[in-house]
Amino acid sequence: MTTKPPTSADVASLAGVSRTTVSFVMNGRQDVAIPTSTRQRVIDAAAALHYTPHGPARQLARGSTRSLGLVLRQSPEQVGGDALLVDTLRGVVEAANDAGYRVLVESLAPETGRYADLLRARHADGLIVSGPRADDQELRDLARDGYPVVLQGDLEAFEGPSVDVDNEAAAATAVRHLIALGHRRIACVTNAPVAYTAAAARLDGYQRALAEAGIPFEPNLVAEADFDPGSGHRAIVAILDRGALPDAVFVASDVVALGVLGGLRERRIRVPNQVSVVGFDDISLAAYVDPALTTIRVPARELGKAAGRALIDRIAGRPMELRTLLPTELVIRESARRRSARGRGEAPARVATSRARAP
Amino acid sequence: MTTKPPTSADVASLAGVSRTTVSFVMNGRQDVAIPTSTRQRVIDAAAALHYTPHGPARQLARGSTRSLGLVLRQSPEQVGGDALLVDTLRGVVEAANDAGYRVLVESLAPETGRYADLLRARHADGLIVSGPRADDQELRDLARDGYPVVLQGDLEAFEGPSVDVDNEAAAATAVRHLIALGHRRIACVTNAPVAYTAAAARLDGYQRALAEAGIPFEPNLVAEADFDPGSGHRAIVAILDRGALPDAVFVASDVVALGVLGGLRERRIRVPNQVSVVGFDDISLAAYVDPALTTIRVPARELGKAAGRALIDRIAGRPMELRTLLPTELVIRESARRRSARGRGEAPARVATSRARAP
DNA sequence: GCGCGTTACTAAGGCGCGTTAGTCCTCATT
DNA sequence: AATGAGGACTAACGCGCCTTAGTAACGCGC
Repeated sequence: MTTKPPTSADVASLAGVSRTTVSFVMNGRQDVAIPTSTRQRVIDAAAALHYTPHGPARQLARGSTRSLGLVLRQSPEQVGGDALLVDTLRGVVEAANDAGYRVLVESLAPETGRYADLLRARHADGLIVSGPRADDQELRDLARDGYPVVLQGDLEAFEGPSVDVDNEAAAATAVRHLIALGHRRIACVTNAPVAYTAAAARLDGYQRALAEAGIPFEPNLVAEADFDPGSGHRAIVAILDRGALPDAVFVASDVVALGVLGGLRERRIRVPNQVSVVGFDDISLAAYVDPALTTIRVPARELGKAAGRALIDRIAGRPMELRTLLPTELVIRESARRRSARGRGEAPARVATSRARAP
Repeated sequence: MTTKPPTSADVASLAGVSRTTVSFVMNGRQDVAIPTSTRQRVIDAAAALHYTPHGPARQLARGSTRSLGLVLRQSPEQVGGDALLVDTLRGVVEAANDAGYRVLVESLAPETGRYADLLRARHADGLIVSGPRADDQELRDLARDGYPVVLQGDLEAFEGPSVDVDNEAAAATAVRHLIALGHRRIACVTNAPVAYTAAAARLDGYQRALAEAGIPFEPNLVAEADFDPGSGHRAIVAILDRGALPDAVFVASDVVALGVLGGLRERRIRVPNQVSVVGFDDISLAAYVDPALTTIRVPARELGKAAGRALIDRIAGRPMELRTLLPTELVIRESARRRSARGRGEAPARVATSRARAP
């Protein structure tokens, strides 16, 4: 730092070769013959000088950056996204590193929206965009213009590869589980406004499962939440205040589900004795809350890895899946339970009694 | 993408000026006089061509990248770090964007350890390192070599600016709160192995608060956890199995505290009725678990922002604080309560009995 | 002795931009 | 009319690397 960093010319002169040779050695090119002795001289010289090639210079020269951009569209309030975001990020980094790429995270602030510049300024060779909104036109344009963009999530009319879980199917699985437990009046709290594609898909899954079971869809059993527990709290309270007591709730996000649990607790409604709850995401804390959340496991890290790999394939021009759907899994814990045969009226009383002994 | 992206030369010829002028306009240089008409011609030409300057080329030319590297040392298991990590990241991005920098996130995989290359290859102008281990020598070397490195956390013999909360003082505050509530047998579950400086500091704070109150330190009331709830579960179980029933537990991490709560629940120990619990971090879910966690709020986002700003000042050679300590705050919720007048005798007996039935 | 293929390199141009050191104009001042 | 004194530019070099097109030397067969 005190002195100027060495350049390949310094290495060249120390090793007694040309810069070209140094470049060949540094990049391990197989198509040029370099005797072991020369190669070693270069390597030694580089080591002696602590030479590290100048990144931007090579990016300029070779025309590619060997780095992936990861765009996180979530707003600060979207704790739900955040819960899995770190795992996804890790997956992307893993895939990137495996292929000699690095990862550039852009714009956690949502409104800047100028993530396209990452590509246009060629800071990154390609982009992974996570959690887009249905109204994201810029993204569609980028993909249509032929830029390498991989979507993590779903977006209508998006012409490019994408990686996701099958939100609708997973939601249907969750709701079918509740139905199999004997529940009929099943409420739904979304994870986010339905402008978000994932939220819409999960709501669709909920409706499909109901329809399959011949249960009529009741709009007043549905409420929209907005990523955080507080919104889940408000949503369940709203449902309850409509006078519609469900015997189960499907919450399309674990984080939101925590707010739902809190709301139910306030209303002295016991989970799972009176009302069963199924979440979505399987965040790491889901197993540790009380009651432990029955939920849908979303393989966040694998999603990130798949997205990273897809993007790298896309950049390299290799053939690739246009749409990758990773499997989810129903994780059964304690928050959903078989509906008692006695019907909805009794169980609550019983439970309240048994709890009453505590202090 | 289909055609080659335009260069400043294209803009220049379209606007009928030289590349130099284009450069002046694009960089908004105040020290050269450019009439509005010319400036506008250049801007229009750039817009017409969708011109975006080539990032690596400018980085090469100007010798700086205008980007900050953020190194996350946490291993995948360190969910605790993750809980605030996203906030920290957001803070760093905020500070960076304000100053026209971007953020490059590196190496979530901990063992690669070669994050120094970010600097040596000049992909970033400076580095923020979060959550270092006490044995991180590479980091000390980087700082000593004069590279701009800001620490988020604490590290002995680190010669450079750092940003942190006063872990020891915060922990002491938490424990004093418990003491003020009448508790004397206060256990401590660390957030991580004490090789991590933050863990050691929090443990010190715990001991200091005890000492101040004249409460003897009992080693068998202390157990180490390891970032995740599972380790908290094991830790509290270990403490209980030593036969040492505390009337309060200070857990140096909210995430770990969830495991502690789970362990207590299994042993039929009621929180806060029988045992009070205070956490640390104030993760977003702390308010929504049952019982809502009394905890120490760590201003993660502000930490990130402060670190980002410190680094940018450091890069610019501006004077700056060598060590910034941000204030924490005790957030009182429901998990800690005044010790019941009935004394310690009763509850423990109950508990011991219920436990005896286990095997 | 000539061509021919290898092996082991190197000279030099180019990637796209920033910047220094001018140049060529006015236009006001002496 | 000569003299600056800006104003409005531009030519050209340099950043550090990759890469294409070459060259020189050396066998090797004929």
